[in-house]
Amino acid sequence: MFFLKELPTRQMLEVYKKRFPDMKMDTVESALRLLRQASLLLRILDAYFTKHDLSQLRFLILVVLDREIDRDWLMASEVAARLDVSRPVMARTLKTLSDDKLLDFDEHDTDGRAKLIRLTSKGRWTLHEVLPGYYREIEQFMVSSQDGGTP
Amino acid sequence: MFFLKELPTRQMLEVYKKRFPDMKMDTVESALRLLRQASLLLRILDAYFTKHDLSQLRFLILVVLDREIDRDWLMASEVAARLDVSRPVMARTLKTLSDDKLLDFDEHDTDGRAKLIRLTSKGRWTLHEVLPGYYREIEQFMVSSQDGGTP
DNA sequence: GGATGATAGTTAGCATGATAACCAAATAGG
DNA sequence: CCTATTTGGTTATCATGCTAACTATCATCC
Repeated sequence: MFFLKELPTRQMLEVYKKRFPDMKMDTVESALRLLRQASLLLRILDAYFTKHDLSQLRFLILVVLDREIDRDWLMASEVAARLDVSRPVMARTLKTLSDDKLLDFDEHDTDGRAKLIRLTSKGRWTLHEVLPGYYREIEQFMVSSQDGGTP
Repeated sequence: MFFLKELPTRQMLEVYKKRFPDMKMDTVESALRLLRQASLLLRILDAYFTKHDLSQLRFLILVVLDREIDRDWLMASEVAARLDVSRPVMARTLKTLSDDKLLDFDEHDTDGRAKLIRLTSKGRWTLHEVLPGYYREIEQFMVSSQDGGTP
């Protein structure tokens, strides 16, 4: 997350520009705007997920499992490969999702190490219940920040 | 942070579009691109900060203290007000920064509750040492992701 | 001037991210 | 075949975010 409430803005960047003349003000400014925008949206989405007993990662795991077209399962390592998260975090989160009955573990036929992950019907149902509101939050945010947000 | 490595993309969004016709595909797609971009940049910056024994928040606290023009101190609550972070996290982080001698606490003359926060010279030095590389990382990222990143 | 409420900061406990180090199973190469 | 490496997953430990609930001080206002 990124936290600066009032972006550094011209004035401050000018000061640093004097000290570090190489800095490209416009580029830096738009990068900071990008980070600020994203962190605002992330807060909104996190709040939305929390209401539904989910989190970014929990939600994305469901999405990744649901969007698989040719199979109804993935190996844990495949889930991890599709999401940019460390393996221990993945393991822990899969465990809590399984505790909550949103997904099931199964054994691999031929690979004794692997675990197959499958959405339960509760998992699929939860995802489909959450998705419309997710899109709505995103759209509202994008509209409301059309002009830059703060007047 | 946002983690989807391969963005959902048209194909997947189309599927959801069928199920949730209200969804505005272009808006959602650009929001997801925003989140993805920001999380990539955040990773880069976090890695950079870690190298210098800093973090997003530790860095931003230094920035906020340094950019104050008319004073060389802020109350802890003022620092918190400029950064979008909860007070307990602020307190803890200020403590570790003080342990690392990057800033000092002082008492307020008239308000017995308040703490004055001041950059030490080590703090100011650290910040100025880190800033050029910080801008460089940002600029490199912005250039390299000009076209969307993945080929 | 004493109750009442607001503000500054801390403590306790939880969630969720990371690394390092580990075990067990599979694979590769001689 | 048998060692050596890679791969799948877990455990332990830490960092850093949060909320709820607390203390202490200040401000208000009757």
